[in-house]
Amino acid sequence: MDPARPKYYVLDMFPYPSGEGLHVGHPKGYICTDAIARYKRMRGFNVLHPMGWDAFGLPAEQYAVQTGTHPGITTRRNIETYRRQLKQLGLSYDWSREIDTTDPRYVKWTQWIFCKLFERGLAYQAEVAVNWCPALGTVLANEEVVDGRSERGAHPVVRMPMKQWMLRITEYAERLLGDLEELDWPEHIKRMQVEWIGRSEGARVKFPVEGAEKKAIEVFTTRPDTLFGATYMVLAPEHPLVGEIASDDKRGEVQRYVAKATQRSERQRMVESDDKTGVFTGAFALNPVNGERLPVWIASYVLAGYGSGAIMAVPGHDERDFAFATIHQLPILQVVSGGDPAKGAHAADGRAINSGFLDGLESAAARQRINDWLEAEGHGKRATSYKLRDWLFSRQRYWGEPLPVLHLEDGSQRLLSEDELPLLLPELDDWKPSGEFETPLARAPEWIKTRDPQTGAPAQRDPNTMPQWAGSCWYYLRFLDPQNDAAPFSLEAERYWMPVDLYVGGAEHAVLHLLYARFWHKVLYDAGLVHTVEPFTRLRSPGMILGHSYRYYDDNPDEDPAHTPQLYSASEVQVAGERVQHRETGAPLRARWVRAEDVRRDATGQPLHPEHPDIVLEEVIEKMSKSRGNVVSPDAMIERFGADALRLYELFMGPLTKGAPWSTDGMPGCHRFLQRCWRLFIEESSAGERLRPLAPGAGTAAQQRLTAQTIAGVAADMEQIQPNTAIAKLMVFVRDVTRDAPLPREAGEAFLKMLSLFAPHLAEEIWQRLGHADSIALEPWPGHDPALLETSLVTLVVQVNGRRRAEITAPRDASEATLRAAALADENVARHISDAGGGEPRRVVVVPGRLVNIVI
RNA sequence: GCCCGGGUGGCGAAAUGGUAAACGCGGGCGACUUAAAAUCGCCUGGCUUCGGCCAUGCAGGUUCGAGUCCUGUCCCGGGCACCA
Repeated sequence: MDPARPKYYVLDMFPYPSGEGLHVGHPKGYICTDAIARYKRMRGFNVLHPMGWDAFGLPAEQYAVQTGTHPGITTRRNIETYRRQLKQLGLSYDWSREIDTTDPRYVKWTQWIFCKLFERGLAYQAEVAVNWCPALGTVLANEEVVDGRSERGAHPVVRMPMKQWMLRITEYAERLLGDLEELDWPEHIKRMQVEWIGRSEGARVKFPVEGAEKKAIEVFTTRPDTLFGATYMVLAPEHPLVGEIASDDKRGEVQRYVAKATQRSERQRMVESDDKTGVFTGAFALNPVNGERLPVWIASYVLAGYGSGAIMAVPGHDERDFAFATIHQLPILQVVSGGDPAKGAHAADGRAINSGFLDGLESAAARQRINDWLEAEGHGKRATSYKLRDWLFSRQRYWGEPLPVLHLEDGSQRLLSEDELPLLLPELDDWKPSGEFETPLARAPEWIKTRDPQTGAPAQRDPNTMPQWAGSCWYYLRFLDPQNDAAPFSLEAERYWMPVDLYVGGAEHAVLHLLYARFWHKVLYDAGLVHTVEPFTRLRSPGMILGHSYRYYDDNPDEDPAHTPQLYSASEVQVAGERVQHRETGAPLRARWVRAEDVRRDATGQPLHPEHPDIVLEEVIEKMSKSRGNVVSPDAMIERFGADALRLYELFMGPLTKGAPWSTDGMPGCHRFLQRCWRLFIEESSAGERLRPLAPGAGTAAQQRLTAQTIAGVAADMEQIQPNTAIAKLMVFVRDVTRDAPLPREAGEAFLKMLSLFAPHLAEEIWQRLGHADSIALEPWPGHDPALLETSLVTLVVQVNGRRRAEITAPRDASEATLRAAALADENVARHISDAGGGEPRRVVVVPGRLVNIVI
């Protein structure tokens, strides 16, 4: 901390250290933030630039199940590899702040923050329908389920009721939504959060059940103006009233439907979602606006978890209700003008019709009017609803933070106090889930069964652990003060360093880490522990670097060792949905990959299988992964070209945010550039190396101007996070600076400082040889005289009718009349004027320093 | 289906509404060399009757002037997808 200097906090999303190590795609963001960090240091900022490890997680646990290696050992090993790889790249992290989420000194404070959430009523246990993933043996949060499958590994997920820990993120929905606006984040990530939170305004309306008037079905609707158009009601199969209201003759049918619907996996329900199945319960509800009897159905198209799990169906003005009404022959009423009931639902606004006292009102006005009426009559009230659900926070896993609670015999819970933290995992030698829904921790009874040390009463520990996201929810705060054992971080450090000025990391965390961390941050804000409402001011996502992989197929999808597989090229394969089969026989096939370095090429460059040259491989550009054999390792690049060349190339490839396939062919270009930089300062001959004598002072006018232009250009590019064009400017400098005179010292040293952002090793080496004792990294950014950026003579383009016809050179401050005369005097211009009909120009557009356009 | 991004040389890419293709890769020619490598220099969108013409996915529009702004359309990538 240094209160005298402005701070700059530039942070990378810390990685989960997987067993595969880094590939060339990973460091792109790290290299970019490193260049920014170096730039900001030179500009006088006190820069915080740390790195650490998101080290709890499933892969290490799965590896433990397979091999019997303790996940802690795997994790430590993987961290070693990652740290070694990152250090090779010359990233200027403050390694004294390195943190690891599995470190007991870190776990303590993760658990402590959980206690804060609990104390504020934001952590609770509830029996809810959860996403159970049998293959992973754990429940998952909504954010971790994609298309009915687990986000990690794509395993099927089923819905079932279970008692779980939940975090009340929904209480923060409004603030999580509203505070997004101020953030300098990519628009698409903000939008993903907006849509995930899914705010909608409307009303809650109560419909009494006929014959049981004390019971009412409450619905949420965004279109209370269409109340007169409701023709039936629908409850979700899981709705609590389903069992109570079904008439005797319908009960059996209803129970069968509910049983069928609730047993379906999420995925099945989604696949069947268009079917619009449902059954009539035999019960009726009464429409509060006109007393109409509305049949009550149950149908799986109504979701239990949203609103109240029940709807009023307005088939005239809602497409889903229209589809259902059509199939089940329910009446369709038109209550908003502008549609055609024969064609489908008219969902847009219009003018209310057939709606009693609302008739004639525009939809927006009708909504106000009916809401007033509902509130006055006590039938309902205005309400806001969110798609966002509470965050399911427990996992049936071993390798995570234990929940810091004791379950007492009376059913209550006691939080562990600060001096009882951290609560560490028990040692196990088998990490498999022990029973159908049991957690690995349940197999350590001596750990589970304990006594409350405060009262001596028997107590049980919680057998669940926290999800992997817990540690990453607050790590950016621990970096501020990582050695603190008295608090998660000091308030002074927080006040000085926060917020994060630039955060760089993958867009795949848009509704996971980035939402969860914002939520915790706001809770900490409410608890007075942090002073900003948002943690990450500016966010950028690096584009993914892809690999070239080479694919063929075989007919042994289940990997039967007894079967000798037949191989096929892509041209013989048919893909139908998720099935892959032989085009002629229909035999099931499975895709296989040849490692990129093993691929053979024929004379035309076509890729072939190394052992079966008759099999033509299909080249696919996709994410780098070990299983696809398309991983390019930074280690190999560094060995061949050096770390500086790799750094330079990763940034030079294109804009940070743009993804592109990796091509090693571009590496030599960057390597050559660095050699040119070296030879700019060092003369190599058979006699050895020697420093070229630098001309004293600032050099010729052209050299001064080039230097100033480069300094100004590189600085502007770095502010915009455009290192690719900054590097191009450095290349131009090296090409041109010794055109008319030897390299002057001022220009050379300014150049080295700029180069050191991207190629720190080389720049440092030359810097030392120039006789400097201190590191170039500590130097201030080179200055330049803005007057040098302006040249006295400028070249302008002359256009005739918008087409380029000539160039003229004129003094920078030449008058419009002078420029016009010079342009008209040009031979080629004159010819085109006469070709265009001649005579006096209708108009002459002069853009100072740019062009003269003569319009005929 | 809906909502976002993005389509520019052989390739990665540049370009405040003002000379399209900077910079790099690849390719060509030349210099140096006995030769090669390395290095250095020049050339490198297409067509051309050498005047130019055509070129930023496609078709229009606005403008003195459009890769850039507007409308429509096609393709690629991503997100969402019964949220009442």
